[in-house]
Amino acid sequence: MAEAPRYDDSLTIALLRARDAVTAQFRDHVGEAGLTLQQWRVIRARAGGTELDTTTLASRCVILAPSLTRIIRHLAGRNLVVKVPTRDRRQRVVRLTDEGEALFTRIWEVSQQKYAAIEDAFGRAEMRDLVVNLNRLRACLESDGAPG
Amino acid sequence: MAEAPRYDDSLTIALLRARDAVTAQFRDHVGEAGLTLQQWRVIRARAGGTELDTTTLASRCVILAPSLTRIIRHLAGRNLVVKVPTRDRRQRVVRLTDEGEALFTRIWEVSQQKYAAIEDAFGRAEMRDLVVNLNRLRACLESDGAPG
DNA sequence: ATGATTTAATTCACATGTTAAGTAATCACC
DNA sequence: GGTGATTACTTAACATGTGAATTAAATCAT
Repeated sequence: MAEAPRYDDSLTIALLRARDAVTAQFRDHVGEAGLTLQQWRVIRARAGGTELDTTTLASRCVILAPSLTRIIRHLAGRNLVVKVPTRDRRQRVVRLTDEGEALFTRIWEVSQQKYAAIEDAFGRAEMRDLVVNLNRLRACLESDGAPG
Repeated sequence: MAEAPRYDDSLTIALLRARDAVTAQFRDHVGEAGLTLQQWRVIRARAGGTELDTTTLASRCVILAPSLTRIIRHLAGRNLVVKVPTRDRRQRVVRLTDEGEALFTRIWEVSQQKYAAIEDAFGRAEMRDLVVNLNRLRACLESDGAPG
């Protein structure tokens, strides 16, 4: 009965395109520093001495555990992070090296500017509303699981 | 000067999480039919006899050309699509087989219900606004390229 | 304390994302 | 009408996404 939503109106497609547009603003800069965007999210989450276990880190970075395992192995091989022992020996806790902190700082400054530029272009209040609505959407779907 | 946005407030993270939450609503159902979500987007875009060249198809599905090449090869191997010759022999035009159309119909019915369930949970008007805002964000970023 | 269960992380296998390079067909222009 | 630039798609190489199976360690029940 209800006609198929046109592709441009689809929420899924809109989310994919918006994500592409936003990440495109950062990819070149981060890439010039030798990192992928996912690697950058990990570096960023760990900056400032915070120690996080892999599960928490994966959740914050929106990266699945198997990907995170590979990313950490890669970053450790480049001496940007080190693995630290933990009481619970199942967990792996990772910390930035000095080299990692330095790389973070270098990328972070420009990254902030680019983020601010997006706010300027789209509107600061509008952007805050958008983030709120995105989080509300997520909350709706994760709570009751859309009984289709 | 401006403090680092907390991770939960970050537009990038909010987009990633929202996308995950939305696609999670469809993944199981599509997966039971033997398709990935990307393969489903291709099938869906081609349903109803429309013939699209690869570049247009990639744009509509938000899939990069190299991925689309592999996806089409995969779907053709399962006899869900066929490649059709074109005047411009650089282009590849693809069409659904009868089997592909049948699979589309089967998935599409439930998929519509799940989409409607999301609208019910989040609000129809709110969802339309969200899509509008996402597209506006994209338009902002793609036009002037955020001079960071 | 011993064994069943649960949890954290990893590994495996395959699909896709991403960039750069390659190939073939068309186009623009002379 | 042939040559160089452009276009459409593919291939290659590596990184990540994704689900299932695996391993090791902590927890729980008894």
